[in-house]
Amino acid sequence: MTDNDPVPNSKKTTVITAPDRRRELLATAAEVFAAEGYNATTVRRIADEAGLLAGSLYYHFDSKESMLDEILSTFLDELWAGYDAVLAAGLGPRETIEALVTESFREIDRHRPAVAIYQRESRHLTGRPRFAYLAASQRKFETVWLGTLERGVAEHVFRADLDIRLTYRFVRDTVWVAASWYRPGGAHSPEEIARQYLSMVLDGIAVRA
Amino acid sequence: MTDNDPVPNSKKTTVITAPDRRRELLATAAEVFAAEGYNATTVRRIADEAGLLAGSLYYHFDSKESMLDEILSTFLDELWAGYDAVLAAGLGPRETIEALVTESFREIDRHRPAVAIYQRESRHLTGRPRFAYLAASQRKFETVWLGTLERGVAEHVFRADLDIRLTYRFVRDTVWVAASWYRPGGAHSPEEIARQYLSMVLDGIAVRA
Amino acid sequence: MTDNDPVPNSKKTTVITAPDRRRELLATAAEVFAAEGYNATTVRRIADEAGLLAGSLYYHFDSKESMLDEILSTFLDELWAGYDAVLAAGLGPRETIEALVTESFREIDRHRPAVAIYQRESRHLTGRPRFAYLAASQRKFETVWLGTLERGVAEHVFRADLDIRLTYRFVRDTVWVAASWYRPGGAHSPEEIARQYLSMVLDGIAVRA
Amino acid sequence: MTDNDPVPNSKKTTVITAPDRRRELLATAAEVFAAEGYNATTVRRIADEAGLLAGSLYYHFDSKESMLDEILSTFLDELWAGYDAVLAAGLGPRETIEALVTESFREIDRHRPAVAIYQRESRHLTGRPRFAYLAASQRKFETVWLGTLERGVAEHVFRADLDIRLTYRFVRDTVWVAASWYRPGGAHSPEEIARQYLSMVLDGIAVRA
DNA sequence: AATGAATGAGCGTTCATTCAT
DNA sequence: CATGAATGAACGCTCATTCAT
Repeated sequence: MTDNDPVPNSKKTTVITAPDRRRELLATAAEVFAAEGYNATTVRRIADEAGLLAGSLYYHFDSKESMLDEILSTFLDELWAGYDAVLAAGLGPRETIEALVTESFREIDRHRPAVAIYQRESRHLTGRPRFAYLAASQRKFETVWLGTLERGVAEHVFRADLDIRLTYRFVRDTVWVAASWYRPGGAHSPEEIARQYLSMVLDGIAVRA
Repeated sequence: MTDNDPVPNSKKTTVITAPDRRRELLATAAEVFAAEGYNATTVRRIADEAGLLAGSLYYHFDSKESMLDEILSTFLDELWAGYDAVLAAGLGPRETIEALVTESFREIDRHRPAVAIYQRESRHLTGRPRFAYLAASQRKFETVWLGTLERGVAEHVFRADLDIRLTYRFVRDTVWVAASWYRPGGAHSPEEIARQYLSMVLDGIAVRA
Repeated sequence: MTDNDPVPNSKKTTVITAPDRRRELLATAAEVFAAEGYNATTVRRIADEAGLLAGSLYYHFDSKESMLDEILSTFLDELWAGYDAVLAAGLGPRETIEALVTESFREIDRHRPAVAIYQRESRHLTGRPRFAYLAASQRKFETVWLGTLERGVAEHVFRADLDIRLTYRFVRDTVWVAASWYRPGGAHSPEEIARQYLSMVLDGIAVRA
Repeated sequence: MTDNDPVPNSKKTTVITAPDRRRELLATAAEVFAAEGYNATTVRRIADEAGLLAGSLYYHFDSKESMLDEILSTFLDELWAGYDAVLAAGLGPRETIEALVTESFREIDRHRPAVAIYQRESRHLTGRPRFAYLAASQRKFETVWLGTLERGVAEHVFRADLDIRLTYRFVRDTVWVAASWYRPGGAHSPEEIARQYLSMVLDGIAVRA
């Protein structure tokens, strides 16, 4: 969960606004942020893409930053809903990793722009108070994944001869960086990509001797 | 690709000579570009960090973009020098992959900011004529890595049951994304990180049945 | 040549409408360009004079250069409309020269700043593609005036003992350089100035023997 | 005379400097000022043209403005030396005008860049105290030319039916604007241009009835 | 005399944001 | 809800000028 993010309908002036329009505008903004980068994206560009004037966006949103905020927190909310469901199932370490990876590729499929933005911008955003939930999410993420890996090593299903933090970074990075090349509706479904990915990570690409 | 001359310190005193000053400023710029992103970095920020005024940078460089250009092309020149040496050795597919990965981590060690910048900016830079070499490098990169993987599959040293392009992306990302967390002088040497990564990628993290 | 639309004041109130605002700003810019020179004029100076901030000019115009472009092309469009009407009348050489000179002084009356800018800047502008129409106008101008003078010599209404190109330059400069001192609403109307100039140029200032 | 201009060798630091180098640099500067305009000319451009670095010009001159000053005042000094010689000859009005015009074209021949600069820049320079001599020269110029024309009208050698101030501006402008197209070593000598010019101005271009 | 490197003010321009209509 | 016009801060960059060497 994103810890401190405002519930979507907490904005007082826009509560009456059709939430569909809002979602629509955010989707447009996310697409542009992902394609061009947050800083390089002008509010005018988003407005152009959405078919209104730059100033008009401010009827719907407080600021460019609040759009980014809403995009990222919405994504993280969903991500953690999925992760939490996996964790609640009480699976073994290997099965947990498999389920988390599959869930992650499903999130990339559903929120590709948000994931791409997260990858690109989260590092220099975590400092700002408004985005404190990014750091919180990152910490929880590490706890979950690293914990599962450690449990796997303890239960002898994962190798003990590897630096566990290195392994964690390895898995974390390779999963999420897929958002940079993944295109929904491509050759492979998220589940198929997860299957192949897990096969590589768990068993390696070398032919067994 | 670049024409900064590498004439060594020819003055007898410890006075900072011209090419050194250039390198020094580029190192500062690269550090800031990597930390903040190219677009978000102001030329004043680079100047502050380097201890001079913004306008003074233009005595040494034509533009902010030309600094980026020089950083990236210098890095790629060195990277390809290393890769070409590996390829010239005529190793088998597995040994070639091992040598390329090791060389890559060495480049990350030497050019961490440049690698981080490359990761973050190359996508939207490849369009511009000035950065055409980025696309060329990317193509050559794919040829080399994908070719080696295919050779490995043909020679039965790499698994044949995986989507080879997916494997390529996986390996490629695995290596370069490490630049986002790697810090020179940390717990592991580049060679040690390469060894662990190769062990994961080649043999998997799961305990063998 | 330009696409500023000349829709008249369509609002019922005295509120300044958009095309008027544009014209107003261009008039201000032209006045300052004429007084200080294009290069020496800062966009802030124009904005000050017009009562807004420098950046706000960019809501109305793409660039400082596009203001210059619009000023010059608007002027030349009108000038050629006038000239073409004269030429279509099929007058004799002397009457054509008289009508062209009179028309020219009327243009100076209506577009004094534009004429002054044209005089001062056209030479180093003609190189740029955007201002190619300046060179085209200049060529057409020479064709018309030189042709009329030559016709006059052929028809024995102008002297044959003078270098015709020298005469052309002399007459051309005579007319346009007046923009540097002419002030609308001064002692003489454009038509009166044209009459006196024509008297001088055609008959000379010396008392006839 | 330029009233208040400093005698060339009054600069304390440069009195020992070879005056040839100084003249050479000023000639280069004048050429560039004339071609590009004073404001549009960078000190670096002058230095490039002269084969040294921008900063080195400051060994020879106090400032860019002082180069302009020296160029203009040198030109005006020579111009007035010539004019004063003409005036001292005590000729009749027509012969005085003829001699002044001839002298003017000779000055254009010798000081074309300076004349062109004068034409283009003097208007917005006359305000500054340093260039007060420009206004003084202009006043003296008007006194001499307008006076001679008036004397000619009084003595019935020039027409009385023309506005005398208009005539003055007419002659003044058409003479000096020649600097904008005159090229030394061209088809006509200054004296030949003066002869043709005088023939036009005095007798007109129309064939006498 | 000239260089190399810097200063500091200012330039044209961009852009997130505001607000009366 | 949206527009049109503006604000104001900041940006990349230029350039006359300075000065130790």
